Amino acid sequence: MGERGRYQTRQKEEIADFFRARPEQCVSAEEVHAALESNVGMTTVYRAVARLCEEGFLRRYAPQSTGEASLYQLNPCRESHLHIRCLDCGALAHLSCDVAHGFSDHLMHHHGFVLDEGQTVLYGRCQACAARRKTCAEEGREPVDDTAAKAT
Amino acid sequence: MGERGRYQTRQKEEIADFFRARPEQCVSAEEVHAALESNVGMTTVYRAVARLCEEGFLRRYAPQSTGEASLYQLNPCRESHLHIRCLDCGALAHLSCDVAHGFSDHLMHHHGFVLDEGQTVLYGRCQACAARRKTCAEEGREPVDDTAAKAT
DNA sequence: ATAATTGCAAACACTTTGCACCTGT
DNA sequence: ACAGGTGCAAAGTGTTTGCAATTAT
Repeated sequence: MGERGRYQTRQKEEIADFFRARPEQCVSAEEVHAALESNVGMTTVYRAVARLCEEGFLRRYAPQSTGEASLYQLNPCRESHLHIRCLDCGALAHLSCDVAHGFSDHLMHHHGFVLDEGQTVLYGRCQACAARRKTCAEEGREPVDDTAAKAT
Repeated sequence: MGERGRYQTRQKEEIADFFRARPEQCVSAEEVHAALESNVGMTTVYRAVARLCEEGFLRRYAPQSTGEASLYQLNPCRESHLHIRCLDCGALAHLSCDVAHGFSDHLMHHHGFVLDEGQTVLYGRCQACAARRKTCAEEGREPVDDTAAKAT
């Protein structure tokens, strides 16, 4: 990450490498901290991921409920397009289709909002999980919430 | 709110009324607390809104960034709709238009994803902030970040 | 040399919980 | 009477900040 006015340090490199080694995976600051055997302070982890997000190297997923931690993931791709994530299994799909772009245009022209695709993640259920939920509902039981929701 | 096994109290009524008086508006627990002149404890507010959400009377928006509070809104009708939030000023706009619904349908039919509008918040810049950013960029200065983030 | 970075401890903002006391039924 | 509700104070999250010491350039 050779930015001007920025020093390259062991900590930063280790954190960046950690994410590079796990593309697609979402991890919390705490997990990053725990994974780095060489002791890197939590503060540094937080500052590092914050910067890496600004630089577009990482992507951040805000916590869904209170008490949860934000999750960080290697930014899947440089070019900006929307992503949709499955709330059950964590699957991430890329939406670089005309309709998505058209939707973005619509937001700008009819709602006066310039959509920031890099900061936006749509949430929903993928086909498989949606089907599973439906089945569960029909059988009158609660859908299993395997909060294993990591990434793909 | 006549639920079995539940007592009707002044506090609960006042809180429910507060939201009924402001359909469409998103407010934090703190704002509810502050608005009720008769002193209702924060704890009670939190417990009340949590229950009202469970009952489907309110809708809750998880905080987008850390340190921010969850926002609660009267659940207008059962149908949900997308929201887009300004990353600069925090303005929140409701998108219950045909195009948004069409986009949701598209996601389902062409991408196999069932969009959960209640869990999704789009991020971008409102007209004013986008314009301000543009101006700032032209003048070569950094856009002022007035984190005044409230809601609509 | 000097500007950036680190990391501890303390501060923070929001939310939840323990618990003794009140209140609706 | 008693289940349910209230609210204070204290605890608990995850995250940020002050600041002196350290490190990269």
